[in-house]
Amino acid sequence: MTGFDLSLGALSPLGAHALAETLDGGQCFRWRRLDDGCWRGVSGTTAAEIREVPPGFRARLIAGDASQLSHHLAEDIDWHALADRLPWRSDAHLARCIKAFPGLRILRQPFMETLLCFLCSATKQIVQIKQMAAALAVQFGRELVPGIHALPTWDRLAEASEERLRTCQLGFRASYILQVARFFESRPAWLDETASLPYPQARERLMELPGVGGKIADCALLFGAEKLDAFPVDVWLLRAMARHYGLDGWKPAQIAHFGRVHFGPLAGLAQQYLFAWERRFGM
DNA sequence: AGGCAGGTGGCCA
DNA sequence: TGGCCACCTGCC
Repeated sequence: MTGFDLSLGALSPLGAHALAETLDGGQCFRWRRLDDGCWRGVSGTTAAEIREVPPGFRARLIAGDASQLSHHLAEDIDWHALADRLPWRSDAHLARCIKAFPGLRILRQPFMETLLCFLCSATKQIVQIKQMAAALAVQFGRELVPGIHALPTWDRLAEASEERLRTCQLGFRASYILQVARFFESRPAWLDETASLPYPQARERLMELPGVGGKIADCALLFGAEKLDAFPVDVWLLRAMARHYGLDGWKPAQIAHFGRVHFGPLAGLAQQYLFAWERRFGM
């Protein structure tokens, strides 16, 4: 075991709120806070812990290598500069969200994992989605070090029975996951091809999969394929847009369109800020 | 204790 | 197209 020898936030300093929202705000489901206040997480075959060491944060590897961890945490991107490109100068609410979560970022996650987790997400709360992901990892994923498992590959899931999948508390989502896994068996390059398309085409294509509608497609693309122009709209965003933008009664598809137009090519980052605000202060 | 949750698909007019 | 409803299950 190494010590906490990796310094985080060199390029883009993180606030504690922003880190918590990034790791536990619903863009990923594989980080959790330990009793001692550290964060522990897994992405792909990399596992690590993050600890606050004022004035910043430090990480230690549990499995995998430092460059993978740094890639996952998107340490190479200047998130303050990206946030500065959002239209906050003419949008007082957005300005206040950015101020509240300095350094908030979009993690880079393996596309296949993002899709799997968001297939689990339909009408579930974050806690429960995390439980499903953890169960899938323990039952079907590779053990990286004792007690810490990666999420399973789609190949592995394709061999599973629906009955066994349902033991991961998936409910009706199990059959979607199995159908998708079996589809990927016959089309191994399909997911990579999809990730390489521009956002609008990638979205259309993802929505061909059973269990994937506009919201899940947008989440998978924003969080798993670096499509920062994707603008996922869930109940939190509906609430945020009704409350702060006067868009009461608008339907999700209309809000999504408004968001992409109003916030522009980094709409997904704006969405993350609005989401974080709504969760923290919106009740 | 039971309603409800970060949706989607299928069925109706 | 647009509106409803079933689908599983466990958390608040």
